[in-house]
Amino acid sequence: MQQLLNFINQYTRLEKATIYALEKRVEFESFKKNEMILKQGIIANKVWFIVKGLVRKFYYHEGKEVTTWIHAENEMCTSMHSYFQKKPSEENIQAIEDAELISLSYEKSLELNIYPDFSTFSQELLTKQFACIDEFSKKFSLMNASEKYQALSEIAPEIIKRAKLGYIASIMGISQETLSRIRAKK
Amino acid sequence: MQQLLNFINQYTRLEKATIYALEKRVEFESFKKNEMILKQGIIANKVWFIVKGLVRKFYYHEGKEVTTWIHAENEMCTSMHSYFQKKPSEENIQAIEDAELISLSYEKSLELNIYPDFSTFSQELLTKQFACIDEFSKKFSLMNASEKYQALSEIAPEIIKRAKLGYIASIMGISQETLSRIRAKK
DNA sequence: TTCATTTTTTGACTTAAGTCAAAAAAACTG
DNA sequence: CAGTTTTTTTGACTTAAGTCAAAAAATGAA
Repeated sequence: MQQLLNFINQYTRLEKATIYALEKRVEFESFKKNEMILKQGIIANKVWFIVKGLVRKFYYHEGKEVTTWIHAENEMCTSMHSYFQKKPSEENIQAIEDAELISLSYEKSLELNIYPDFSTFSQELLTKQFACIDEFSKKFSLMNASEKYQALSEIAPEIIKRAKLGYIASIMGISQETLSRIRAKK
Repeated sequence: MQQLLNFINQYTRLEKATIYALEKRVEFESFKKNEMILKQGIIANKVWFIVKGLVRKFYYHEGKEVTTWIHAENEMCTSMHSYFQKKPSEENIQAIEDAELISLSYEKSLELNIYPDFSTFSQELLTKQFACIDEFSKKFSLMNASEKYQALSEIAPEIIKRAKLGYIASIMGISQETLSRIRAKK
């Protein structure tokens, strides 16, 4: 729980009362390696915070898995479009290491919005995530394969260290053979 | 003004009082072809709604212009990261046809947030835009050049019809020679 | 309506990255 | 561990798209 509070503190310092209200509403969940956290077609009604483990987001395109991102400790994760628009998720979320998560449901998050500090946090988190994804995908699309690898190593070293080659290559939008060759050099 | 209200109505039906409050706060702006609406380095303190004209967003990468998107009538446009995070914009916004815009400043938009219907609209617009950009850039990155052209023709026919080749190619992330060849076939 | 500038097209050649296939290495499992 | 399965590496070949350069077409201005 302290980990989650530290995370929120990066955005907004929460009042004692807000922290108490939050603690009453979150849930603790565990998943084994390869277990699914969210399956496509299901509406994501929670946001997960990762206490421990690695969590992969992916979808299917022409029968093949496309990994969009991998989250590690102290990051939040959900299927954004599903969570906010209440539509069935197109993304799957899967634990790729044994994982411990803290979840907060959409309904409980609405309840918490009566606390202005929590509401500020939510808004800031959303716009920040937005800005990151937007910026990242724009930069990424102008890079060649080795530049992407370099950039990803800097932005998300945990992914590079802990996720398997195929997943990393998929995030980068290149074949795993190409990634293997990039690693072989230098 | 009616155009803007119609646009908002797609998200939330506004109360009379809210409409009145909004009308008091917006401004009307005109730009000639090639005039800059927002220059990089400046903090975007407004959101623009396009009544008439074409508006291009671009930034510089290694000395060259990279066009990220082109907006046509009845669309909203700003530099998101600059507007929400109050940071100098990395993007430029330029009229590429004579343009008539309606703008709403950040401050006035905050004032309007006391109207719950307006606040709902803002939130929905933000999450919708987010979802669109995210979805679009993911799909796009898996397509080859002709598929991208096909997709863009469907998503944004106005861009294809009215913007020049180089801008379109830049949005697609391909060279303009390649786009010219795609158009030559079929 | 002519001249200059900008934009688009076309051709020849190059290259980064993909594909397919097989070998090698690593990770599980009973 | 010994054997099986999964993951990664390596090699040979292909291909989509880039680059450079020049010609053609379109646009704009005096």
